[in-house]
Amino acid sequence: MNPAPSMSQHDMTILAETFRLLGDATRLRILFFCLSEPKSVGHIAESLDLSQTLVSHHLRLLRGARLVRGERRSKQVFYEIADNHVSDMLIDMATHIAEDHAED
Amino acid sequence: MNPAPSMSQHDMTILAETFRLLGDATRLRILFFCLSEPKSVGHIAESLDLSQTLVSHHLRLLRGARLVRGERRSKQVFYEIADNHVSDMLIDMATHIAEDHAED
DNA sequence: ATCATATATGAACAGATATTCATATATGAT
DNA sequence: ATCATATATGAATATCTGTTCATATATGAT
Repeated sequence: MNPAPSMSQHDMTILAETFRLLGDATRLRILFFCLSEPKSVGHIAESLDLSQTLVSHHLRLLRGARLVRGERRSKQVFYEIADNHVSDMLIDMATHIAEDHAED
Repeated sequence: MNPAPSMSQHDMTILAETFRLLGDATRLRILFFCLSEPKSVGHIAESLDLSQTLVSHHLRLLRGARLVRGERRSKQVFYEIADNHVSDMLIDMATHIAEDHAED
């Protein structure tokens, strides 16, 4: 159905960096938690039982890679998935994992 | 188009582990190189300018996560992407990256 | 058997990274 | 101004990981 893609060295690096950031359980939890709607840092920390400091550190990395986007609303900052490509990626991968299990 | 997936803790761990393995440029190069057809270890090493030892180490990790599958043919071992889910994942992600760039 | 070729494995090490702790910055209320 | 709340940042550290080196295992040929 799909042709094999020919990737540039630059794209390969970008892709690896993206995967690397997704390859941490804590960051993945944060990302999936922010998938449906923007969540404040405090809400993320409390809901996922993580320290506020740790959440901020991870959000900084995710922000740097443009995987999430933060918006300040008075005292709080709400983070959401940066764009549809990222959310589609996450959903696609989750779907693949689920399907893999179904085959076992 | 897609609903947000509800993932179990176990699936989340599997997904993070998968992403973690994909999050290395050397392993990604190996995976994409094996995308079209099975390749021998030596061929991979030579084509990607990597030491045979390094390629074997990476292949072991990829094998352990069932991302690739190796088959011995006399003295050589040929590796290919384990199944369609994995190749689809790779192609999908590569497509997302390409599309992201197109938007800039 | 020995030899050459192909791949795998274990140890060691340098560099990266997730987490914690302490502290700084920002916003709004009093 | 001070105070409380919310978030961000820098340093320190313990753990992890990619790579190399040396070596082992496997297969086929002589």
